[in-house]
Amino acid sequence: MKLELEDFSIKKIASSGQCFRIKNFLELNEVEKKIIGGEGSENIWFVFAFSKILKITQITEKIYDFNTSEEELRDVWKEYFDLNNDYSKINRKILTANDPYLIKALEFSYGIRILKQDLWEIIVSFLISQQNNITKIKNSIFRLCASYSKNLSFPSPEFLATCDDEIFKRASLGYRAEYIKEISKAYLQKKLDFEILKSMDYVDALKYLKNFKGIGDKIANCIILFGLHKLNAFPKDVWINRIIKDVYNGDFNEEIFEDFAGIVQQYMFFYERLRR
DNA sequence: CTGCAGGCCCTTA
DNA sequence: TAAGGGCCTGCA
Repeated sequence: MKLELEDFSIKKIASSGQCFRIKNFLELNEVEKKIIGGEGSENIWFVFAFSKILKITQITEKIYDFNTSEEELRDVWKEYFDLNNDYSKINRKILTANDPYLIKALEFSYGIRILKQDLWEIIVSFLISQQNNITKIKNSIFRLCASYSKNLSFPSPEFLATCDDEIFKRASLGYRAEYIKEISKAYLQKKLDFEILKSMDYVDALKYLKNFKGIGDKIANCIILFGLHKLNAFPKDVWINRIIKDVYNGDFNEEIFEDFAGIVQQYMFFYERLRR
């Protein structure tokens, strides 16, 4: 399916840090290559999500080939990439703030979107992300998936609640393994209830999530933004805090951005991380 | 060899 | 409620 896409850059999305399983062909390991098969180049990307593997070829700046059916494109991937949301409109709103740093950040990060990823995968992935770096996070997640299934599906709560500790060791999770095991059990016991969580507003969801061991303010905000797609969430990690301190002299209020604060956060984060 | 990477937990005061 | 030490792991 050939698509002309506005406000969309697979390359930037893949390295934006919100997802750990969109990979460039050149980035694939041996196991992934074996599953995918065939030749590739730097213009080809693979999206591992919902137990599927989507191949995306970038043809020109705006033209992409999604290797999928019309139905799956409509029902799965347009949703996943938030393609029904008008980012041009949001970007125009961001520019009206007339903030020199944000203007640069937007220009640099243009094409990033907030994906609608699987909630369970987001919870586990961001538990892993704490005090960790992207390479290690990706490796850990890959190893968990490889332990779970041949097609690299993301491991279910059932699996993670009951699997041997050896699985966690092989994934180099360190102290985070305990958090993952605990929240998997909580899910099975319905102490973590997705229906309830999804029905909550931002404030209640934040409180709810922070009750689980290993989830603090930052990770809760990541889960709300990337897993619940509440775009007013604004995760503050060391990078964002650095920007607030160095660029805004500690005077920054994300609430003025209301229901697109999370997009602003992504632009700031992406810009700052690649700028250094 | 230390220091640290997209934090969080737990203990103190 | 704020501050600070400890924490798995791998890499610079």
